[in-house]
Amino acid sequence: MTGLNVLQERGFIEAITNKNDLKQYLIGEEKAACYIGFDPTAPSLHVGNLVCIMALAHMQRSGHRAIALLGGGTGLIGDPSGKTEMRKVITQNKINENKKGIRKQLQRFIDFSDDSALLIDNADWLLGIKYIPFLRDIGRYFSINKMIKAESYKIRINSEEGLNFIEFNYMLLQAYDFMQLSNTYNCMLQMGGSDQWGNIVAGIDLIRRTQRKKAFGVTFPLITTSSGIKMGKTHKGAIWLDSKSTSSYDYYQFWINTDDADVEKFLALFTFLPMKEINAVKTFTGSELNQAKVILAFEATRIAHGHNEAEKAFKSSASVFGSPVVSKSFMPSSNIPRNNSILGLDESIPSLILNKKKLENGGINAVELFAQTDIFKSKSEVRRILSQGGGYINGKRVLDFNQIISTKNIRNGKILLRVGKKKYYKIIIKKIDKIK
RNA sequence: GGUGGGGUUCCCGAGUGGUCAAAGGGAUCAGACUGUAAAUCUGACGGCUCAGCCUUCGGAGGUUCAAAUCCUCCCCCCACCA
Repeated sequence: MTGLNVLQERGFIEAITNKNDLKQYLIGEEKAACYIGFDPTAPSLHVGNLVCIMALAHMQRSGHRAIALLGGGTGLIGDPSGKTEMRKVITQNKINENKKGIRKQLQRFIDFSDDSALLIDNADWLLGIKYIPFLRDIGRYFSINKMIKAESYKIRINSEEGLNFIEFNYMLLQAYDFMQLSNTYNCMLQMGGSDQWGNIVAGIDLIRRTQRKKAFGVTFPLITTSSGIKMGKTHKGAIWLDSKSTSSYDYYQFWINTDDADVEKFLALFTFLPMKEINAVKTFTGSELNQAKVILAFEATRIAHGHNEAEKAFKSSASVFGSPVVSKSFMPSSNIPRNNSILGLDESIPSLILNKKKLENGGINAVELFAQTDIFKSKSEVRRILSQGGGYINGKRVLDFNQIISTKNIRNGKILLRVGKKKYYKIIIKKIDKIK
């Protein structure tokens, strides 16, 4: 079974350039390779990148060589494909920093320890390019007429903002990358999100013209939630893979809040569980789906943050929302904790340490206490939430935001705050004598 | 380079001297209902020492009792022409 079949079965594939020949390539070549590019535009990848990452991981697991291409060069330009606005130019320093973070994250999903997977940076060949030779050798193969018709540029060409020349070049650079990889590693398959179609095809054309070789492209659908929102983007911005930006607990929570209609699809895309088991979800309805969500959340967290973190998040969630019942026969491949009698403490709930002294001598009012956490941007926000009945201390709704919180409210050395239905925050009370 | 049109609170977008912390929509947040789901309904949505005060409408000045609204200069964007 080629990686292509796996991807197909799991719902990764939106379009393939030339299915039959691609299959031949994947079966026939000893070291058939595929690549996906990641531009280091942020210090961390996010859930929106996950389809690509998982696809690459599946390819490696299926015995193909998986190449993750870091866009140390292209990141300096900015891909306009499918974007409504021009991206801000990022400094070289920032790019270098971002690369470090992304490299670390990719290692969690893909095993780069032997050469079954490679992590390459296109800065290696792009930064040193000479303009005139590039125009003569590469630019000659690109037709402006064709480019301006490309779907990926269309939004911008028709928009008021227009398309800037630097961005217009992005396609050439990505095509050049593909050509490089096809030459150096015999990598003839590029994959990417559906917005990458134009860039991928440009690369295929370039390879055909310069090398007279056949290259292939596969695109993935843009994953939206059933409610039509782009996957992984929330109000607070993206759900990041870096636990510093999105804690493993929040990450777990993100997945457990998956829409009913998406659970099966997401299990296929974002876990490695066998499809046979995932298909069992079809028989579930209503609240039964919740146990599938628990597995999804656990597995997704495990892949991104490791088993320990996943278990912590699982237990923390169980301690505040009640422990889920996951039957032994359901998705046996998942090593989620199934004996729900032992519940851990709320270890991975966000917390802060507060000096006990603050609660002595009359205590502080509820607004002050809630404002200590980083859930809120301002005290006005705290007031607003509390006056709407959205704040809880140790499970009890705060009715008056001037309510005094003192040492009496400490339970087991801490105070548990809750905002709305789902956000928990732990205040650990310690006695600290020295205050600066 | 010329001419014309623009830059408003997270986003879109109304507002052309006081009644504007600024319509409307979206997003978001809280509440009700629920299954930590969706849909729906209700409310909130600049900040603070919160029935009061302070800071916002590209930037800097100015006119005025009073400016997002008028004037001057500057920056940026767009369209058409060259």
